[in-house]
Amino acid sequence: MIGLVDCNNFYASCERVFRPDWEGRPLAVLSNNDGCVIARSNEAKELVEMGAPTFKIPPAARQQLILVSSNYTLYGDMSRRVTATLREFTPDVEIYSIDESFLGFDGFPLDGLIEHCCEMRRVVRRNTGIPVSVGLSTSRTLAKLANRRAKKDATFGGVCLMDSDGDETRAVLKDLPVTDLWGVSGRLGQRLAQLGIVNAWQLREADPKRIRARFSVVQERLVYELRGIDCIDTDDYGEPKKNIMTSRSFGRLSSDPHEVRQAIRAHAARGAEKLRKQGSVARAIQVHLKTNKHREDLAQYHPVLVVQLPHPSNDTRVIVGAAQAALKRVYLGGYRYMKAGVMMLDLAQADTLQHDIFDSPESDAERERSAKASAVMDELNRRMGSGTVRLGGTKGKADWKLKAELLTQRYTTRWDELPVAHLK
DNA sequence: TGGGAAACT
DNA sequence: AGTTTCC
Repeated sequence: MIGLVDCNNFYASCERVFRPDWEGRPLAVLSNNDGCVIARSNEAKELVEMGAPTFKIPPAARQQLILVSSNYTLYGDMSRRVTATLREFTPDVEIYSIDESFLGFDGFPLDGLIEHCCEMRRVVRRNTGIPVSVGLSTSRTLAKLANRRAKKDATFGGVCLMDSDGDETRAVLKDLPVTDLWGVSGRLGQRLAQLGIVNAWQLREADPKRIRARFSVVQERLVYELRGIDCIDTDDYGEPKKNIMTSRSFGRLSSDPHEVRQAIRAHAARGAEKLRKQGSVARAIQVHLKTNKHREDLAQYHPVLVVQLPHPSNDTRVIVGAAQAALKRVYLGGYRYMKAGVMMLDLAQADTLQHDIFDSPESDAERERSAKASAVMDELNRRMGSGTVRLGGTKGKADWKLKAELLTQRYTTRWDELPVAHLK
């Protein structure tokens, strides 16, 4: 059996753990830059759409809503706590996202499994304050559907087991539009509809070979998954990323070349850090800038430039230098930039990399020096807080930083931001 | 008017 | 390189 544990309204729930006075009230969490709504408590769902731009929230709704900036330090730590509790209930925990984990229950007797998961749910709630729902079935896709039923229908008590066969499963699948399935959205849904496949049951009964021929191996797997056959390959969980992007909107529009350069240098430095963390080197990087496409009154410019690095590298100085050089080639004055980003491309594992056979001994020495310098920097930043050691021209607290005007405390990771209880 | 990653086309 | 999909 496979379980899918999904935290209910995760970000909103994290915010409420330390603000019991927000219990039962409509609460929405805003994106980076306070730009749009990215999470809602149940009470907020009738007041505001997911993804709604903050400035478009009607005043009437806004008055009732508690709005907060996203507090990723808090959510990341709460997520870690939830996962730690899940591990007490099965050793096989596969983190799928910040608020979802797949659990393997191989070897667990089917008999007490639901009760086991109910207990898990209670303990997660007790340990972390976060409510979760559990879906159980024999494939990830069905576990996900079971989870959704557990969420929707309170009579399940938060845990729903869906058989891979039987009348009930059949009824559920018949009732489910294909576009509600994991991995099927608008476009694919339209193409499936052309074959007369509009609900999940029809897809389950389709000929996998035919589906593979018309679509791809991913959709073929989906057919098997709907039949309860586990066939999503999870070997690539925990594998190093194949590319790494760091990008961010400016808090406002910027036409200051120094500011743009600072941002690009900081993103590049962050990218190099991420490379080292997963033991990769990049063979190329990409730099991009964007103006605000919503502002039709302003001139638009969206340059993208890929540059090959002379040697694969994860050295902050090399990456930052290359990014800045790339920026220099595409930057044009006179535009008001909205966003800047740097991507690490064509990644390879640092330790298995075939060194350039024309490399001289000096460059070997240089490579070692560079690795040492980076390691010291990473260690200092890990121990003393990120941003303690930076390359010049990558200001940490810069003007181009995000807007987050409604930030809550980092209750669980900062001594000076601990929650305080007032006793009467 | 989010940010990040992957796979497909 | 752009699009689609996920969270």
